[in-house]
Amino acid sequence: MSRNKVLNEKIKDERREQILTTALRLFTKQGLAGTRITEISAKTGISQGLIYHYFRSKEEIFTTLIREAIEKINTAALELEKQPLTAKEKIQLALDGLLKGFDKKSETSDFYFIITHAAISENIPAEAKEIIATQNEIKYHVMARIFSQGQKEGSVKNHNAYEMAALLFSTINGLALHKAIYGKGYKMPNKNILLSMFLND
Amino acid sequence: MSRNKVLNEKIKDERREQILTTALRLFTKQGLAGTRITEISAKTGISQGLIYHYFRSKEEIFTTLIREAIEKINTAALELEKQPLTAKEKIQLALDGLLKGFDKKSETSDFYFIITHAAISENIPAEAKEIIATQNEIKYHVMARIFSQGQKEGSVKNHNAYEMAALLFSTINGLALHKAIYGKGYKMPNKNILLSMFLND
DNA sequence: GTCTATATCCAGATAGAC
DNA sequence: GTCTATCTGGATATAGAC
Repeated sequence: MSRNKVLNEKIKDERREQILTTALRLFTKQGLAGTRITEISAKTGISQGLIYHYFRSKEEIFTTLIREAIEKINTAALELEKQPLTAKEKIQLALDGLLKGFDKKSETSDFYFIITHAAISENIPAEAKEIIATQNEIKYHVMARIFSQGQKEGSVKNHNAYEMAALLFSTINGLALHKAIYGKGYKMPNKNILLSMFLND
Repeated sequence: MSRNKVLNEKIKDERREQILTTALRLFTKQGLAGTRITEISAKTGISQGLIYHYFRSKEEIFTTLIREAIEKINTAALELEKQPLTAKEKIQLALDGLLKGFDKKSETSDFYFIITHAAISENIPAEAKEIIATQNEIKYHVMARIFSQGQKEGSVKNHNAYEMAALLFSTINGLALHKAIYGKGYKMPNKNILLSMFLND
């Protein structure tokens, strides 16, 4: 590849990323239907026409983000699972990571939101629906396995493991929403309070 | 008022209610921007033109619902507070009521959702924003007072009362979302698991 | 009070020049 | 690769007949 081609590729990738990052923030705040392609154009400084050079439609941007978000979260969960740690340690790490991630309003929270948004909404592209239907529960299964491990080790309470996983992610999700709404003023709770739902003392 | 007038008033009220109920369900599933006035018309069987006889705009329907929802929830919280019960009993009642309410997918859950939706969204009518900003935190204050009472009584853990209230509603909200997404298959957890975050044992 | 028909507007997507 | 100008469709809201 010539010098110029390499450079062009780089610009292309950057533009693409710019569009995705901006769209992510807008989608989480306004939803798919509530976000105008004009806004993405304005906030990125990329002309409306050019956006269609990178993505076929608004829906495609959305679907791309859903795919990325789910993949990112699942990968993190699977990474955690295979650490050589006790279940108790893994659970603490998970909660800590999630709470911290939300507290500093990183992209992590937006990734969580857009998934939640897509999961409740009826008006999202079929492809995004499909991804959610098949991939979103992976993290629940991973977490359930960790809880099972913990029950064998004696550190985790004896409720149904999958239900505990669902409870964990639901709680985190609820807190993340709260944080998003009430913003900087609100500090995520200490992980120990949440841990009392899951661990024997 | 003549006989016919009374009857007309009744029909008018019913139509109004019909529009609101239908709109509520649609808004929670699709958001404000994602819901078409045509859909409300189709699902109620009320012609599009007639809807504008009852409400000035889609936004007005939305704002009306927000007002109703917040009022309903705040009233319930204040009612609970003034019962002659121990704090522990009040907390149990609150959790039980909320979990049960969500489990049978009553309007209660939709009321919660539309508030959450409005609270995160940037694209909602100014009036709705205003209501949320001033009225939505009332339930947090009420619940915080109940937690304080419980701390005096010795039943509640010694964390910041307001933060516990926020945690309680966030958790409930997260679970309600989860329920809405995974539907009938999912049963809300037993209240005792959640109680372990708040009560001394 | 209720419907049908219509005006108006605006957003998504495309075409074509540079 | 990038922009501006434009087409097209669909949604909100209104007008006017019954």
